[in-house]
Amino acid sequence: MPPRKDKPVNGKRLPSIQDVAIAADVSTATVSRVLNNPNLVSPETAEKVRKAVVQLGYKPNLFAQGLMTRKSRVLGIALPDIHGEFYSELLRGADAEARRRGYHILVGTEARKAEAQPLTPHNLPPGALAPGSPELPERSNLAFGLVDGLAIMITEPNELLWREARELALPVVVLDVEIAEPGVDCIMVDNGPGTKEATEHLLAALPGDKLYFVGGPRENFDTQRRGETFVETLRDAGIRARKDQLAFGRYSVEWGYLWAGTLLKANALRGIGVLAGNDEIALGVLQAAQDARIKVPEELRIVGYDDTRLASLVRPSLSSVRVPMAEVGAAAISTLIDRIAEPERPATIVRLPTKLVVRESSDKNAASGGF
Amino acid sequence: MPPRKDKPVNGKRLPSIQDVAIAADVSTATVSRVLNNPNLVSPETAEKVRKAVVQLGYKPNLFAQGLMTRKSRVLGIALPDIHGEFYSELLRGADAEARRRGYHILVGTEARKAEAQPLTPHNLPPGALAPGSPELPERSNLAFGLVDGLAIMITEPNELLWREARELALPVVVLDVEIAEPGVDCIMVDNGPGTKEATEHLLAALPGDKLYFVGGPRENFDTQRRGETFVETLRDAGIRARKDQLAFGRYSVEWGYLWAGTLLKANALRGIGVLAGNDEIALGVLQAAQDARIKVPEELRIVGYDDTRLASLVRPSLSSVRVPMAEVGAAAISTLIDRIAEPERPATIVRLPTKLVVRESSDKNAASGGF
DNA sequence: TGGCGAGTTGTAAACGCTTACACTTGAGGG
DNA sequence: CCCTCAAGTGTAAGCGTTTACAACTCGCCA
Repeated sequence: MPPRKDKPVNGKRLPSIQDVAIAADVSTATVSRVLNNPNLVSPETAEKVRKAVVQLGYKPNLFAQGLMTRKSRVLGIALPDIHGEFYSELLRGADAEARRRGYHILVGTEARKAEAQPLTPHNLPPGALAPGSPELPERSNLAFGLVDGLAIMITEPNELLWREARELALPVVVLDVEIAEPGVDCIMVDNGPGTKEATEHLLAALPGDKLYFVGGPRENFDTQRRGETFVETLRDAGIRARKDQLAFGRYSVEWGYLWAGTLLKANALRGIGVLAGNDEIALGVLQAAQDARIKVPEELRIVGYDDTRLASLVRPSLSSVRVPMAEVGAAAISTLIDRIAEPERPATIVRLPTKLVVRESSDKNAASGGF
Repeated sequence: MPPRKDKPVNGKRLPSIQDVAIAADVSTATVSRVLNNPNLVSPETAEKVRKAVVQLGYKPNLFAQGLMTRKSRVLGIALPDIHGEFYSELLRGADAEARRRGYHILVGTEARKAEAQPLTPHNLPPGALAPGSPELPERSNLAFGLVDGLAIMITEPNELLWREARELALPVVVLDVEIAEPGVDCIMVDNGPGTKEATEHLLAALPGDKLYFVGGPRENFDTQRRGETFVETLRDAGIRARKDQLAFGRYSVEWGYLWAGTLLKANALRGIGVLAGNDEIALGVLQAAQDARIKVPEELRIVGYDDTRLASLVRPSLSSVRVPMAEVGAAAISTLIDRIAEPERPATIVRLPTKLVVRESSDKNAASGGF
């Protein structure tokens, strides 16, 4: 005999489906049907109900709805804890798509492994809780149980996250890494087209043996693919790339500068073309060239990668291969929603193409990039 | 007589509080108490229950919980539909703080007013629904009813969002704009300190009448404050700023370039100091100077604003006033959570200070900005 | 000895929805 | 004229929690 808790959110109670039913003089079932399955209801009744709904400003209680349907129309996104444009572009795309399809997005930057993150029974192996231990079930750090699906955008697979998601049989899509698991879709960036295009673009002005690929870390998957395609494209043009035409380092301005420095010492920075692993590396090369009074693009052609804002703002503006991060986000959400609707379908792999954007650093006649 | 829907999420039913109660041989009430209010339960019983919880891997159902408590520990963030670093930095800070306090973040980029966004009764004036109209209550675009509070990060106040939030008596904090409303907290960036510091920094090397402020749009609140502080600081140094020492335009590279061009024509770009309204403007000025072979910082000192990534990557690296976006996000969330806990407390206004970061564009001896 | 309060636990009523099933009509077919 | 069937509607049982109240056990004091 709990008291009727007229516990208004704040003064006044929100209208419930009951209120609508009374106002429209029908049963709650009918109201629900009008809202979820109108074709089960006669047009006149539906109209009556709709009027009541609007008049009362009724909005279904999402908790109650979720309790019944076990759906929230909320999707989780596990993001790496990094800064930068990628992060936000990706999210932009994801959110736009989610909105378009009537979903919402819950973000969860990945907790630093070592850091705080109090242990809860959810991330402890069963039985690991010390007797008398004070910590007890709170919500897991990604609000599992609230989300209908999860997009994992973390590069290094997070065991914890992963296991928990599988346990809950939560629909999952992963980004930027191929996982060979039955029900798991992957969204990938296809470095091929852009890299090929960029290489050919450079080939149009320079002989193949004068082209260099300056990548990020050798272990990096994207850098690998880009390097490979670079080599392939040269081969297709009849040039066998020398070993020194490929370099690996880090994704930083310094590395680009450093690399250019070594060529400079050998007096070999002039008359070549550089495809960088990302825009920062390209910028490093550009700065080295400027310091050495080497003219870009006349004496040195540079193409970056990722097409960050940087590329169009720097001067000379940087040609760059555009990576469609927003599209990646959108595709992730789209795929995730599709899987929710159809859990058993075979895993798909989406590959989004990259594309060269030509600017001044590789083509004197290119627009300044519209700074 | 609905059938017992053993509707497992996917094969097997998740353990409910019932299951735990049975396993621990207590009532569901006791289990609930152990989880939410342990000091109401004897230590032995609590221990028994905890063991069962861990063993079964029980996790409270968030929908049921929300239905009862009317709390979700989810906060909404309404973001402007823009790209860029601010967006992501802000979100980073917000998410970190939310996580720290056991909350989650639901993002909602603002829908473009004109665009799609199907009309639902929630954003229609009552009665506006045409008879027979097909659209009916879906969830509002920010999952009102699911979130415990809302941080509005949109610059131009969105009537709709606002009204809806007020109607629901949803705790709200707004960013970057002061709202004089009883229960509404504001988080602001205090442009004062950084601007003053930057101006004084320039004053240390140049006479006050050689300093210029090149702002963004005249209407922009931040630009206004920055301009004012610039003038004040000059006055404090005994200089009355001439009208032409302040300029307003847009937040773009072009505008900076343009502005510098006019001074260049008057042969007046040498020997001055420029405080720009943001980094892009500063970059425009810098590029103009470089085109004119004017040495920075020797002949022209430039300070940007916002301290974006750009500032440290460009060469010479750009001195800039750092705006603590992550902190803004964190403060917003923190304040919001505080208000949820204490809805009646008076509105607070948080002001986060800005700070000058000196680099090469204004000081030859500054570090390169650690590119 | 009776009564009272504190500490612990159980009982069961909501919370606001969805939906299986039962029921009522009226049309159409044999 | 009875039976069947479809369409439209209502009834009420949950969904998995929280929590007011009742109930019981002690220990303690008058």
